[in-house]
Amino acid sequence: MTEKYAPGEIEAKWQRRWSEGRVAYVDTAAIGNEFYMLNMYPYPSGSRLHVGHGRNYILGDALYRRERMAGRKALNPMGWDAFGLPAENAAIQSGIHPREYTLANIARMKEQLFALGCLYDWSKELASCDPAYYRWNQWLFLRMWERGLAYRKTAPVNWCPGCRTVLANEQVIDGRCERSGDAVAIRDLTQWFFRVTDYAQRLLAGLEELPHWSERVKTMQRNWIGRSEGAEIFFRVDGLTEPLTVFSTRPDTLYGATFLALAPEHPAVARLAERSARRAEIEAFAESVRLESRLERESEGGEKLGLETDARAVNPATGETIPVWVASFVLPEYGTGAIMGVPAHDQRDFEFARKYGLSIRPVYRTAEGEADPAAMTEARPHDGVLCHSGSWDGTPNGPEAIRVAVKWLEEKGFGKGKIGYRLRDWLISRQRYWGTPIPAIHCGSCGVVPVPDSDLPVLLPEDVDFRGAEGNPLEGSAAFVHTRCPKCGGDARRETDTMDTFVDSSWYYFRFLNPHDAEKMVDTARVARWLPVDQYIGGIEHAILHLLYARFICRVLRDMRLVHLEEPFERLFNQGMITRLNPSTGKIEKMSKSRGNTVSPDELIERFGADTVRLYTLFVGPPEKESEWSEEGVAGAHRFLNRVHDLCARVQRLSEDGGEGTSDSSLRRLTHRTIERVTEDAARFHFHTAVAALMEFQRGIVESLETGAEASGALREATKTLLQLLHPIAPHLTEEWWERFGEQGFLVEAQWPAFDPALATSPDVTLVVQINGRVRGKLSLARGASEGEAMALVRADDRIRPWVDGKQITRTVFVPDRLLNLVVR
RNA sequence: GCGAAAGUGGCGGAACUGGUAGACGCGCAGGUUUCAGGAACCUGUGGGUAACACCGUGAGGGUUCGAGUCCCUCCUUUCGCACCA
Repeated sequence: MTEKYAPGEIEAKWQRRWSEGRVAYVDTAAIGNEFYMLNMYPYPSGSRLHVGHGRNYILGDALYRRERMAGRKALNPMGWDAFGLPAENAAIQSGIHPREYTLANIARMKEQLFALGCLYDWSKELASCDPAYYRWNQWLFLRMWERGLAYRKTAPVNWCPGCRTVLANEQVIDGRCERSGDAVAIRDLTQWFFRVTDYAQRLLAGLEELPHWSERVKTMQRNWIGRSEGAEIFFRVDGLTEPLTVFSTRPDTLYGATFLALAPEHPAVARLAERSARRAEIEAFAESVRLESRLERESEGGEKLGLETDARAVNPATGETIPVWVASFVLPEYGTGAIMGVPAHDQRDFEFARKYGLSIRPVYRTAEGEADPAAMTEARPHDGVLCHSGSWDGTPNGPEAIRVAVKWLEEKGFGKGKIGYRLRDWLISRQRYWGTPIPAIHCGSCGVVPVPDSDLPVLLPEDVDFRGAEGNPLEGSAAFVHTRCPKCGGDARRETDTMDTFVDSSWYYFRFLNPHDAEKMVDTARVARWLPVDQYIGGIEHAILHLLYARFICRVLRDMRLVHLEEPFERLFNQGMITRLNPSTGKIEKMSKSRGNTVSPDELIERFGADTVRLYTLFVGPPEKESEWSEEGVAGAHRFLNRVHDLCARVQRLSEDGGEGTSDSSLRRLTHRTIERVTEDAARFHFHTAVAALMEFQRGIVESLETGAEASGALREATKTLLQLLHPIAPHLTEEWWERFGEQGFLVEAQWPAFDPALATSPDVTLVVQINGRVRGKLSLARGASEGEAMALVRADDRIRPWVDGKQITRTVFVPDRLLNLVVR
């Protein structure tokens, strides 16, 4: 029968004491502090934390506590990503003003994090909806505008009908809005952009400097940036004053280009249509493709539609006249929005050519000879040597062929080498209320004018009908919209677009060092000491959103000489989701509010205590993978904590003057083996195996206690080590017993126990005996015993001897202290 | 289609550079306690056998004294990319 403890009282007591003792407070102005750990900061749109999210914070807190015990002074701050659509949409539904709603949620989540025993330096707390924070978004925007990195243009952009706003490319997944799941439409709108494409190469190259990021995330970013080397080639088109530029990664196949194809959105399409007798037909075709949603246009098996214009282009290599088509499969945003069609060597071009009867000309010949265009059923790979390609003939496929082609193009003035990227500029304007106002003013005579620094912040007005069904709610605020032009003083209109919330979160990690600084955005000197962030913890869902934007803005600030670093996050850990059976679908799904399969930590804390919730959350599985939540498992975790409590109580009742125990005792060996295991497991965040080791340790101490084999002093030492090792996982119970054992000061500020390999090894080892590779017995013998000693024992062992007797040993494999394998015949 | 990761008891999952597969927990079975239910505690628990033998890490092959771990082929699942010129 174990003695049970009442977690509620103990936990409340220590939460209060840690808070009063400002255990997590760090003076960021002091010299010498340089460790900085960070959870990805949460959206307070949901009013409740559930254990699915909770894992993130519990893991972060366990790491923080371990670092503290290991003697590293760490800053563990918390900020609230308080602007944005989730908060605004929820506010619309509830009818409560977004500000009020968000602040209430922040307060509630703070309570929950506190109840879980999470230690944050609340003196560094920040919220993005606070003007003291978002004014620096505006300040940054103005600096970027000055540098040409923020600009306004009319472009085809993603429009989410559900969220009633435009979205960045990164927020469109498979043609659908990342948030609402609505099919995204393409609209031509005038919007604000950040010129992230200027940084494409640096963002790509920087990935090589991040050895502690997972290949998975880096691959996702590489794919997203999408670098491709090739050439721009200029085609003269009759009727156009400017030549038409296409981008190709295979300029070596230029002699095989038998047509040009333009995206329907390409500006030349309208000009070609104007000159054509079939103007209406061409315009109608282009329009119909444009109206199709991106989802339909890119869907698998989406048919390649095309229409021939009357225009003719000249292939600069062959001098031949080739047709110019408008084609649905040519995407406006990639390359130049125009391609040269090489049907012999490109599958898409091949399908298009076959469908519309365009000619096919192979320009690569293999050892088997060249393909007969009429007999081809698919595009040929680029292999063999170039043929039908004038002076390029005979060049083997490969980088050399491309070099030859680019050199020729550049010499003749027909083109130039070019590196293309898939990455588009970051569309940051949102036609929504709950965000940072973009600091720009529209003046009838001066154009678009920046708000002067002295007028910052441009405050987000509060008296706005945020439930307005149509358009941007800010447009309804006359006091906000009507203003004066800073240049000419005339009547002017304020910009009503607000910023994407990813602007807020792309620099907050700097702001934790000077959260209340009204003079400057970042504190360059402190950043130099504290950054990069040593350990970042966040979900994989931010792989190309937040983590790309943050890397971009960090570089922008570096170029402004405000920070010294190129990469903000040195180590990145992507934790997996918690899953749970969804009663309505019968499937195991990731835990989320919208699916209705959440578990509230509040109720669990009520029933079992925060330590149990923490322990089970860490024990449920490897943190980098998905883990399934189980109700029974929580009870098991609770039982373990009860056993620890019971053990502590029993050890405390022992007399205190029981002596030290001997250094070769098995308990001391177990202690040091456990220190080693837990230390290593914690270093790679594998708290689930650390817990397993601690469970074995607990049982081992109980066994020593019950057999009476150890002096009480040794039992106390072992038990205190258990408390130290368990503290990051179950801080309250361990802190309580640390005090009851008469220790001074907080356990979280005590040392992490030191591992002594000499004390972890036993004088005896178990040697496994194999016959022909199969385990036939075990021998107990002294560490370092020789093969001869082991053989002597084998011959004396009644259970092993029968396997050897009467057989010939043809070979022996001896691994000292581990294994003896006899090969017999 | 391309790329990556992963497949281990009834379940979640352990196993460092090849060296006792299944740690730890859940569940289950038996027991103690209890008026009973539950809870708690103790013991057992891969399959198989009276006990051995034997069979067991998705399937099939290979390397090795020895393979969950290394190599080849295939299957399945998850994730990412996908008309990117």
